[in-house]
Amino acid sequence: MPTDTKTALLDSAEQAARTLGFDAFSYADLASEVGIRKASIHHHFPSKANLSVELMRRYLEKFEKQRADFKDNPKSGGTQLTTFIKSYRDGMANGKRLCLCVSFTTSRESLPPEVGKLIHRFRTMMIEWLEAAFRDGHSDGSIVNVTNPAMDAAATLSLLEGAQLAARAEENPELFDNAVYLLKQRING
Amino acid sequence: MPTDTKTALLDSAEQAARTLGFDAFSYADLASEVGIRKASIHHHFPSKANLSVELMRRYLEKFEKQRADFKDNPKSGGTQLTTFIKSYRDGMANGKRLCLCVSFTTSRESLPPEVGKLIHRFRTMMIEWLEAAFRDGHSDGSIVNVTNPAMDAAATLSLLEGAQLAARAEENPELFDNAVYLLKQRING
DNA sequence: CATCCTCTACCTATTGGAAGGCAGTTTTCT
DNA sequence: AGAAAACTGCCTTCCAATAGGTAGAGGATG
Repeated sequence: MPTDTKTALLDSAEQAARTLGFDAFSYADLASEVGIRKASIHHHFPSKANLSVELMRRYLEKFEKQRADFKDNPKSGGTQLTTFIKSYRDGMANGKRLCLCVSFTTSRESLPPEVGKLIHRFRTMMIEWLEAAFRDGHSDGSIVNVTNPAMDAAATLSLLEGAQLAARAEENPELFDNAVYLLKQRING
Repeated sequence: MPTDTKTALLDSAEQAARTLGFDAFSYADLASEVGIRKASIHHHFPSKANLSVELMRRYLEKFEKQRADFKDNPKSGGTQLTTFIKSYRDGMANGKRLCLCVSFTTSRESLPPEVGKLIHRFRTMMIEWLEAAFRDGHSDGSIVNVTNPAMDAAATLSLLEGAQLAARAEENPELFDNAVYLLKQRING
């Protein structure tokens, strides 16, 4: 059995939103890529606003699951941070894509308020995750120079999102690596 | 004499691009805000692609001028960095706007290649500026913990752009301040 | 006069979306 | 079991609104 149509639509829409931006793809684009007629999309997603919500919800839940796995299977703070950085590095696909949260943040005004709430949940969770990593890294010695885990978490999330932007700006993934170089230096091992 | 129409159009378009995104405003929006007919805009900017180029060029030149002023009137590294941070903090207008460069980066695929080149010049200049600030700050003692000015510059540009995104994501300027808190701590005085 | 600026009028393509039909599958009722 | 009803997933057709853009006329001003 092939991928069901709804999932194929979500995949295609997520890809489009992260590479072109939410305002730059249309139902017609999705239709031609998935291989169904434009109007049929409305069966799965009554409106584009609705699609944006389901897109963000699925994205959030994917990361919430990863977060839960990490809680079940504890690692050192440094390992947590390394994994986190790698997740953003992989997510940008060599400078072609952005985190959906970043893309939706710039298109904020075109999206329904519910997306804003999901973005808030996403960011809150990521900050909490990072703060825990810095706290753990401080106590287990796997991250150096930690004086304020909460502020380190805020800075790191912004740094990673900005690093994706830098790489995308010139389609050069090395710029991501440059931006996170000093952060990685703080991790032992 | 009131503002000339072309400047009014650029101002309005820049505002729209930075708050809504390039794909989310139309010539009709600009026309109604500036008070002329939609078709009249084409006299000043034959196409929207053309408008995007002139927008980015003007933006770049504004910062190039500021950069030149700083070179003429040298300050300590810490003061340079403080001014730089404040420029991004002011530029986001309490979380409503983004740097034009950030906004255009997410809409990259909708823009002509010339904008990409201007973005490259913009980023190159900003990185060079920051690198000089960190180098100066290291030698005059106004910035602590400097080991690699080039990497500090790359990290700082990403951090500032990401901090604008964070603030915009939840329309809360405090999130910008959190993200840059530890960076500011490194500045003496 | 010529240049600049704005206008009206119009154009084509595309946008997201509504309405309703129609096979195939389930569920429900007798 | 077999008919009837309901649901799924996709279709075709249609639509009003809007997108960016063109052509050409007319009124200023130097």
